[in-house]
Amino acid sequence: MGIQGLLPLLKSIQRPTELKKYNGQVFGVDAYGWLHRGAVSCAIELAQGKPTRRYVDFAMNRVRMAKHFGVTPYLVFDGDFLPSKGITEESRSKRREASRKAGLEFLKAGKPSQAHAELQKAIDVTPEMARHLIEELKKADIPYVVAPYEADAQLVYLERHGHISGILSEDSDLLVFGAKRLLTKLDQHGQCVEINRRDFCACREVSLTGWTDAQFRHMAILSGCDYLDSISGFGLKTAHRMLRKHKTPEKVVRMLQFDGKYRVPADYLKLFIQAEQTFLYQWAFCPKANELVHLTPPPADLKVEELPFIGSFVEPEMARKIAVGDVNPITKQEIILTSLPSPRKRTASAASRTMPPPPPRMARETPGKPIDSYFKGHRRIPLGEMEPNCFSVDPDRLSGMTENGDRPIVFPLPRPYLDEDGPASSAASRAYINRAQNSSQALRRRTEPITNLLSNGGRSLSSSSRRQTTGPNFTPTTAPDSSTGTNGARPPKKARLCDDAALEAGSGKEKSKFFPSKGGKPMTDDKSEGYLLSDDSIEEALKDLPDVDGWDSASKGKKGVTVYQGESLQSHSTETTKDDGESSLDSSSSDMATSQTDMVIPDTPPKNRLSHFSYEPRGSSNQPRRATSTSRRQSGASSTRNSLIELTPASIGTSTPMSLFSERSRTEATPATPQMTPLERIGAQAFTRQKQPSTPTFKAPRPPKRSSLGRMSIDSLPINPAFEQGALYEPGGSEDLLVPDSEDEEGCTNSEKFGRHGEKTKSRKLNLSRFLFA
DNA sequence: CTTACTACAAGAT
DNA sequence: TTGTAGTAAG
Repeated sequence: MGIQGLLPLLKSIQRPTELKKYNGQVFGVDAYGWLHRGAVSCAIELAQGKPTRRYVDFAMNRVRMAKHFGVTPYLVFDGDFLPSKGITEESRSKRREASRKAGLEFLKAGKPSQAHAELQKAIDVTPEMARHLIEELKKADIPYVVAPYEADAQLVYLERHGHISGILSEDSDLLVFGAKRLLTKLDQHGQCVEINRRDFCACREVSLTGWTDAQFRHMAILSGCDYLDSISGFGLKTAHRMLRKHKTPEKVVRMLQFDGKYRVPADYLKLFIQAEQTFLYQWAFCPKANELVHLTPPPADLKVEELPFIGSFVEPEMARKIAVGDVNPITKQEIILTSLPSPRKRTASAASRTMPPPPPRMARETPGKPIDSYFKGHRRIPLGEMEPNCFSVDPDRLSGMTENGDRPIVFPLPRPYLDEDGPASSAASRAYINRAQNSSQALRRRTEPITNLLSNGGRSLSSSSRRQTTGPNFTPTTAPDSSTGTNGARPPKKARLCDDAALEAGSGKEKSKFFPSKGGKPMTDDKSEGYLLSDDSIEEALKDLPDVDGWDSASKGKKGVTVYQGESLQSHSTETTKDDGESSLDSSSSDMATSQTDMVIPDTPPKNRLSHFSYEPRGSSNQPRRATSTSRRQSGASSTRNSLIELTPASIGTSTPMSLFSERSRTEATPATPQMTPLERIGAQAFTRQKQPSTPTFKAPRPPKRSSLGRMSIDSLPINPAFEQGALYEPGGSEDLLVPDSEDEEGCTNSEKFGRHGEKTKSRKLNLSRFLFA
């Protein structure tokens, strides 16, 4: 199953999104996923050999969902097994058979739930099942193709050649194949997570700055993948480290074998190379040429014939038949369609095809939804089949949720490359609803929704017009192109975004965090931030408090910033092998920041010298470094503290004890911000991000009551792609890796921060005052 | 001795 | 998918 731990490793660059943001685009879909999930819903029937088409219905529901959101799914089916996977597949099928038997036993024993659980493991997605789905796809004019071998390679090929603009799949292998944009974790509401190759440089878990696709691939393969068994005890992190140190996998392998810490097979290097070649040169079907091609053209001096493990060539004629689904890709025999239960006259498919394009934005009206979808749920069906209902509910859900507080709303940061996101993206992204909620939700819930709705509504209406799928006469080979063309047609609103951004920027509120949001949801449970969110004991909180003062005073000094710089640098060096480029960059940005720090620092209430009363157990002067040298946890705490500091003054007002914290910021006022040039701003942002976790964003807008919070955050959202881009792509972008303190701030979305900090603030506030006045 | 990473197991959806 | 245990390294 893909690469173990790869997704967690990339957690920080996973951005929550919604399918509707990709309105007008064609997305490759790993059909296996949908088929399999559909099959789960009818695992018993399948195991018993009873005819069922429930899995087809499930998959088609997903298709309709995609179309509903204006996304054209381009389904890609798996083909033959690669020789590399032969053994694996064999053992799998044995296991499946065992599960099937066990499951049927349970069934006989009258334990349906256990039977189902067991039978789920027995599910095998066969070419015949795929064929049944294909029949539906044909009816619905949905593009599809059966890959000669692995769908992964085929998908990446399609993406690479512009047939699709992204890939929808749960398989992390796609990233190793070289997928540029991967959507995962798609749920029935159309919410999903985007992983973009371009964000790799911003990965916090591990520094991928400057890493090439090849290096990334090496890391993944070394840690163990489908084509190469993992070395026990050797995972992604170690692979990453080793690669960083030794650069080439050859050297890494040599080192591994040299110091026998790990049990490495003698021919491991050979196997590694084969695995990589499989990733690189695997066969795919080119819809244009109508024949097999290599995912990546092999170098001239490489004899493909000597790479049996990448699959064998298939004659174009046969390949084409396989691609359209006429021939079983494994047996190469024509697939005889067995009749399935009644297609259940669903005018639905026809209806969905012809129906007017649903408003891309919010499904406030559900005309497009097949009527029978409403009834589906009434059958005793697995939840999966009830999806259609979810679409229509979406709008309601959105408003309901946000207002009720079930779900938190997060504001994902705009991506530098918003280009493809299209117009709706900015608003949509802000409206993103985060499922995983931490305790802070209640605070912002109330306010945000309204704004969201407003912004959404206005925009959505306009864009609803365009939705189109491939022509009726679609054939696998032709469809892709036509649909691709569709993509480009989307109305460009980029300019508008820029304008907005500029305006906002000009407002003087420097809200933009220019780091890619770690999506609220993922973030919330992100381990690395656990210390921020966790309900740390009061003692702990208290323990950290003293530092606040220290920090404060330190920063008070004209060079508060400098302190942080030192810190960042320090962590830098500690971070083992840091690239020179990064280091230099870091320092340069720091310099820049130094001069502009004041601009970034927000206004704060008049200084309140209460700070003198505060307890300062530790020397108040050297705190920043302390954080670095100490454990991660501490640093995290400090960052929280920092943000707290900034937040509180504004919200509480000058009278509160908390205002003592504002002293520092007050000193270095804000006036400059508005006048900054974009360039300056970038620099300042970068700098701020690093040294000063909390951005002015919150402070200014933040009212005493939470009521207007949401709104503020929205307004303050950074939207200028240009700025963001510059900053993000800067190699320094990933510098943050090195600065623990900045982590949460950078990664967080505004709302997230709000929520979190708000919550945290509260507790801390209490502690603090208690502490101060005790 | 402490931290980090893997690997393993159990809960949740 | 998250939490825990074992193990290795600093």
